[in-house]
Amino acid sequence: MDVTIKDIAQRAHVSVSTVSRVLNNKADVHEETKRRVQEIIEELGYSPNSIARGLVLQRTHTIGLLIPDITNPFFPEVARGVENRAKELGYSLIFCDSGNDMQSEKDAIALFRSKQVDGIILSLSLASQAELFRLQSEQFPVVQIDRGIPELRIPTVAVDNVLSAATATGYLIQLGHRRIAHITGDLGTKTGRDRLQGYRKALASAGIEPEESWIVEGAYDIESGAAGATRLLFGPRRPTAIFAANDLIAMGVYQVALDGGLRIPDDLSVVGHDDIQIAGIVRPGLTTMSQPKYKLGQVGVELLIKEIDSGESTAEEIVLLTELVTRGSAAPAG
Amino acid sequence: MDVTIKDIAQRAHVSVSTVSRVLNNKADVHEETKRRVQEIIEELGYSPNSIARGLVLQRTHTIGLLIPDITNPFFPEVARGVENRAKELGYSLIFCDSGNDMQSEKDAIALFRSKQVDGIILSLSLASQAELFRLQSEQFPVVQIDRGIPELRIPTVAVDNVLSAATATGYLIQLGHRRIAHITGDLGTKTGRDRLQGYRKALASAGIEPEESWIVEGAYDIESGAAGATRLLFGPRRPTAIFAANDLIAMGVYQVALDGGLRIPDDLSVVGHDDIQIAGIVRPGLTTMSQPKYKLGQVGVELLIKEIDSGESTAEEIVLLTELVTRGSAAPAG
DNA sequence: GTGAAAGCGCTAACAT
DNA sequence: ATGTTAGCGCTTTCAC
Repeated sequence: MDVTIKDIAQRAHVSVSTVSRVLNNKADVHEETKRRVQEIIEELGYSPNSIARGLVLQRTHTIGLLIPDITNPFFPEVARGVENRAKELGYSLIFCDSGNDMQSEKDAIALFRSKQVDGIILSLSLASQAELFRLQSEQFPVVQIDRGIPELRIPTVAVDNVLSAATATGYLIQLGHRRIAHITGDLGTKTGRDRLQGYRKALASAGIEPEESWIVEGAYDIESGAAGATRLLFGPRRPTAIFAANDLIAMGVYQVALDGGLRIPDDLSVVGHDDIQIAGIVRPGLTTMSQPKYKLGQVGVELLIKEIDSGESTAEEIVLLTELVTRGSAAPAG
Repeated sequence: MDVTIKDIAQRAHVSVSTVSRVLNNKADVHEETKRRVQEIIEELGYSPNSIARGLVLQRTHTIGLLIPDITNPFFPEVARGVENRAKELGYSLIFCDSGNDMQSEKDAIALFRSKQVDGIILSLSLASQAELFRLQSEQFPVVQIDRGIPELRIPTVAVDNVLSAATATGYLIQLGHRRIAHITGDLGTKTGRDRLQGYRKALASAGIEPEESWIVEGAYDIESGAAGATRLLFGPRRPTAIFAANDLIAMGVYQVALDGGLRIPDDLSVVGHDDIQIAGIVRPGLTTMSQPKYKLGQVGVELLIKEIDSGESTAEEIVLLTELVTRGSAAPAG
């Protein structure tokens, strides 16, 4: 077995409490004793059992992180923000990827509960509202990140997706486009709905009546972007511009458009959302709304730990800003 | 506080041991009692405290996952393979991203130790050999993934990077290229060194003597790819082809080459490694060596859990295959 | 078929 | 300044 605090105590001819005091830097322990204990700790390569500590302290210094899809390049950056800041603040992470599956979301929360995490950072589909409600009524520290469920007043860190989508769409309008399509994200998420709403809003305030065929439901991935583009681009009266709910969808549009012999931006303008790494690599560069991904994670952790430490939910909602990054994928309407 | 096994016992008028039996589906508990206990568990929304369970069982059903850089799209896919398979087998994950930093690698291992994980899956730089050695001598279940440190005989799941790089380079040779450069990965990693070796090997067996200026040290990211390309492409007698140690580096090459007015593949052939999502999106599509990323993670978990269950290190080394995926970025030498 | 009690490794009163 | 002890929530002998 591992070496325990007891072994250290024996070898150092002191009691376990003294060892514990040394371990936790408590006052009132003789310098000489302290030195001796530390030596033995070093010598035996002792590592405190945080499971045992967690049991007595009722505090594990672990937080649960639940993310919808780690293979969407948006999330690794968020995750990194979470991980780095958490580490700085003395917390570690139990990680779950729900794969956008509702049952997995439920399972993950159950897991976090059983693992006695001190708090949870999550990004849920709207369908999991009940789970969130339960956590709230238990006063379980939770922070929503990126995707909020607004019905409950639970601390949330996200951008204003309505505004952001309206800005993106407005940019296309400003370029003179009238026939602007939208491939949505997963409409089972708040972000998906908000971006759709922002799109509609921008059109409305420009006096443009969107044809229903311009709106195609997608799912935040390349495949759905390609499928959407296929429907949009090869019918009669095709749109001159597409606002894609995220950059992955925009990449699907690129594939289909370019393979179909359409030139971007000459024949088709495209604007995405998120500003993932690929956006700057493809040609033409993708014009998109940049999200502060790393910061989203960072701030999420800070908010959560504040909540954990204070023992009360702040119901704070932190709104970060997006920014239009213009590259080459959108041009004035011909 | 949370509801405990004791609360259940009281309400059900049985002892805690009976509740424990029900919880763990042990035999010898009356059907009627079992039903009653389960009802109360349901009613009170009881969730077993796996911290406490872990303490007595000396088994946490948690594994530590240490990854070098989650923002490199290669790793999220691996991580997903790990996560999914682990979940299937009843394990959860403590996640750390070392950011390729040696101190972080060390810290992460210390964390895993303290959190009493049942085993560790990791991808280390060669410099952390000592840490790995210590784990080995403690008989701590460990599996290396992607990047092995070969000196110790520790179970490893990875591709044959020498062979893979030789195949990539050989493909360029076969296309008639002679002046083939290589932008390496981080040479502090086994994969980086192996791919360099494979590159050299392929050249050697074709009787090509590489000029030292053809080999530029990079670091698995876009920036180093761009920096490498800048050095390679604008001197005299520039290479006609570049083998990039991974796709991110290749993307850096794309940027610099295209911005510099070079056409791919007409003026410059490029081959990458890993086959991340971007490879199929950029134009021209990137020809690259495809790695079984998801499977790498999956198999890694299986190997680890086998080790945990059997209590002995198999020193097994599992070699998965890569595959050349030809897209449009490499063409016959002019 | 069920209960009492010990103990996993640790911290925190409470003594001394 | 240091030791003794109870107890965190659970599993598991060992009795009955």
